[in-house]
Amino acid sequence: MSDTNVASFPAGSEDETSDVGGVAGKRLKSFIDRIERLEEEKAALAEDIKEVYGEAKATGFEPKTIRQIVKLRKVDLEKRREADELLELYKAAIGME
Amino acid sequence: MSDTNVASFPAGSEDETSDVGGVAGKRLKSFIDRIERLEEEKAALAEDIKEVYGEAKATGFEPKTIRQIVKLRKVDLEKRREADELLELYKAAIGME
Amino acid sequence: MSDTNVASFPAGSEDETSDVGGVAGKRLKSFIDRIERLEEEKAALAEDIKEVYGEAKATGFEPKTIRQIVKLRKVDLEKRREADELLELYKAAIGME
Amino acid sequence: MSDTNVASFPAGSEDETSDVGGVAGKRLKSFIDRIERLEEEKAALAEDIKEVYGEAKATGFEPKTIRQIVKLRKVDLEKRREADELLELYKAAIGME
DNA sequence: ACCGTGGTTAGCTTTC
DNA sequence: GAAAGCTAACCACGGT
Repeated sequence: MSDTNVASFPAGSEDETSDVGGVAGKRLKSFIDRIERLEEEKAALAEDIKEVYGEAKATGFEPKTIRQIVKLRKVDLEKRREADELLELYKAAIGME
Repeated sequence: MSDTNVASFPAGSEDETSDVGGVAGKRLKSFIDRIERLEEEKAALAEDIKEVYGEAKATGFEPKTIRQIVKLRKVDLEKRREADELLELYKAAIGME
Repeated sequence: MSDTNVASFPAGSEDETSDVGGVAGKRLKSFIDRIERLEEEKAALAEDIKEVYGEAKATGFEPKTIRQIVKLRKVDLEKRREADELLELYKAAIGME
Repeated sequence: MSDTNVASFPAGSEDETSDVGGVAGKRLKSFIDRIERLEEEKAALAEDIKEVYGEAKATGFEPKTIRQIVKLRKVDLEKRREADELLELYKAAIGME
């Protein structure tokens, strides 16, 4: 492997953040690792979702319709949340809690 | 005058895109003019909206509350729209329409 | 307790605020109406702008490029305006005008 | 009922689809449930990621910078994967493996 | 006066 | 290849 290390700036071998950024470098690497791990999981879920749509389609359900339903239900949820927030605002306005 | 004219390409008088990009240049300029005109109007409206919030506040209404109401009503509208779209989808599915 | 339902979201029919929030409710409704009206117009303009970009693209101009130009010209405009303001300041300082 | 509750089935109790769509309705609901569940998890991960960026920022690292690094490493990863795939292709072409 | 937050916009990906 | 949905950067507002 030659040129694929573009972004691991230490330029040297792996795990070599210490000589460049010292402790800070290690913390940074830790953050990046955590983020990459989480994004991997997130991508896997996106993949799963796609598969479910695929299954549904194979069973005869239009993905488009399902998406619309999911979307509508989401808007529903959101509406409820917004209404709650408004209520809190009103309560605050009249001094309740 | 140093670098303030970075983007005013014609550099000289108006309508001087012809010698550089020819007809294409003129069309491009036309597009840009239209966009700039529209964005101006849009900015003016944003300003107006801000003023209304200001007035409301001066009258004793919390901008925050008003924003929340406006938002909630918007979600409401959206919900209705999504429901309509779903209905269309259903109708199409059963061959109506 | 007098105005807890101030906003009783018009979801239903018109003029629903009168019996609940009284005059205050009417004023609030008026503010909301004005805001919604303005936001509608603003959204319409945003739509128009999008369309212009679409046209431009269909004609062979990259939207991305046009956006950059528009942005450049905007900061340019601002620079010029600020320079003018500065000039006015100077003139005022030395008693001109 | 003037409102647009066409699709908010679950609003009430479970299993409400049976009398309408029969078995098909149940399968549809199952698909929707699975999708919503997965999307929830996905949203939770997005939240987690945001938090990590927040932590990083609190530690003095610019989120923007970290994002750039993460992006760079991602395309890097892709490059490596594609190179591997190409290698496999070559090996297959010459009869290895 | 600054920070944090929420809204807006642009660029990318995916879908049709 | 056009259109839409998703995501990330930007900006402006409100709060402290």
